[in-house]
Amino acid sequence: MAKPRFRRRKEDRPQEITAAALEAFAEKGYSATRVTDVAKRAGVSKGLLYLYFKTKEELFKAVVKSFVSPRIDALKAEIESTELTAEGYFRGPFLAFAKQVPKSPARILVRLMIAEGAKHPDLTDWYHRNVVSHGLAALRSLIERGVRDGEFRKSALQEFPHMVVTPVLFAIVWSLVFGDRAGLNSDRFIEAQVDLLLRAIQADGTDEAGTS
Amino acid sequence: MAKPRFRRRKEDRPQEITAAALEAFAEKGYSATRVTDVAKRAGVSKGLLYLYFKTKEELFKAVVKSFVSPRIDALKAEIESTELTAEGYFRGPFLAFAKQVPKSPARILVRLMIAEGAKHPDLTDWYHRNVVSHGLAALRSLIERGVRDGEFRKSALQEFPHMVVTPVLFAIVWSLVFGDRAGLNSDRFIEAQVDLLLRAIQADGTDEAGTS
DNA sequence: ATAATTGCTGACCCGTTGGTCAGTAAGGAA
DNA sequence: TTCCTTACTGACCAACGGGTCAGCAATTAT
Repeated sequence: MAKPRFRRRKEDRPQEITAAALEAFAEKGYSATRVTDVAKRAGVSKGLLYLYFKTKEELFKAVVKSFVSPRIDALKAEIESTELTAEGYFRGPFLAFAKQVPKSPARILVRLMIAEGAKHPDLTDWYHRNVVSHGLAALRSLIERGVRDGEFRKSALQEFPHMVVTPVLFAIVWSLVFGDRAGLNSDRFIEAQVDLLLRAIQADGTDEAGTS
Repeated sequence: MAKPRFRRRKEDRPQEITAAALEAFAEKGYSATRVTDVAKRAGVSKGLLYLYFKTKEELFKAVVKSFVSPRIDALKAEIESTELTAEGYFRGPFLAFAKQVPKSPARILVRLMIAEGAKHPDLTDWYHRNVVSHGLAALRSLIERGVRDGEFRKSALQEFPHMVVTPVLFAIVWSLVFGDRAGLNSDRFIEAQVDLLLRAIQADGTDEAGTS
């Protein structure tokens, strides 16, 4: 009664494989990871992998798609339904979310997108349409609400909500490149920049901010 | 009288090769670039390349080093010798410099560092010591001067001069990933963020900004 | 001219890797 | 128990790419 050499689990395989691939890509980057390696991590033969994904490139795309969509949708829904003031939301839930991104697996995707994205235009298109633009739109609507409610004055932040995300990207890149050899306290850093930006657009002054 | 098959130009070769390598790496990334390809671009045989650089990895390091050092030293010297007020320098020369970075070859280095940096700790160490920390120190001293002169109030910017560079990195990454398919006006974006940050720390208010 | 030096070439080597496929065995049906 | 379907395996292949090296030819010394 030898234990079976494998189990048939059609349902779970794709997820197992993309998860393994995410790990592998994260460690070595796309070109440098071997398909065999991904298969090994997933506890599966190379042949099976090619049964579910036609090429290595397909696998890459599947990895990106499967790990991104859920997160952004959650944030978007939350912003639209919150009872907090705009500033309250920025200083509370948004900051909490933003601080945690550089420590999450999401940072790995950033590296992959930067390193390999240019070679996969259809993938980055999808990414922009389904992730980035949704996220930015949510932030923008939050800022607009703040302006309507008299919390914020008019400012360039309405056109460039990106600014509020900018320190998150910076923290991710910093840790990708320098690891923890050159410590940057990403929590305090992100908080500090968001704080300064909010101060700059607070409606207690008189003139408009940054609409030059 | 056939023209000679090649010319002996020991002096120029290394530069020619690193230049060609920069191009190639920029287009394909490190792993995906073939040494043969670099040699071909440089108008040189593969064998010669290996005469000047022991391995592909050595070549990579040489590329990074040769293209970075000059730039940062120039900026540093300029900041230390300028006659402008701190704010004047930020809004003038600094902004001009910052705007032009995302369009320059420097952006390519950013991609290389993000994509491959983690695999070359000695290289990123060198990069941090000789480039990043110099740049940040220069910015910090400029901000401190602004505080001493009463232009700026005390703020988190003293601890995190990074914030002022953040939109530059963002613009670079954006263009690397999305090209010009999702247009971000990097000039206006960078200017807007620097403007908001400067407003936030202007000394016309009463309390300290962002030292929470 | 001739020889000595050395920058340079490119064919070759061999380990690696994306991708294939004939065969094996798990699990369900009858 | 037997048969059938199909999830799964892993040996194999052809191409590729980093790295080598024996020899060639541009330049310099004599």
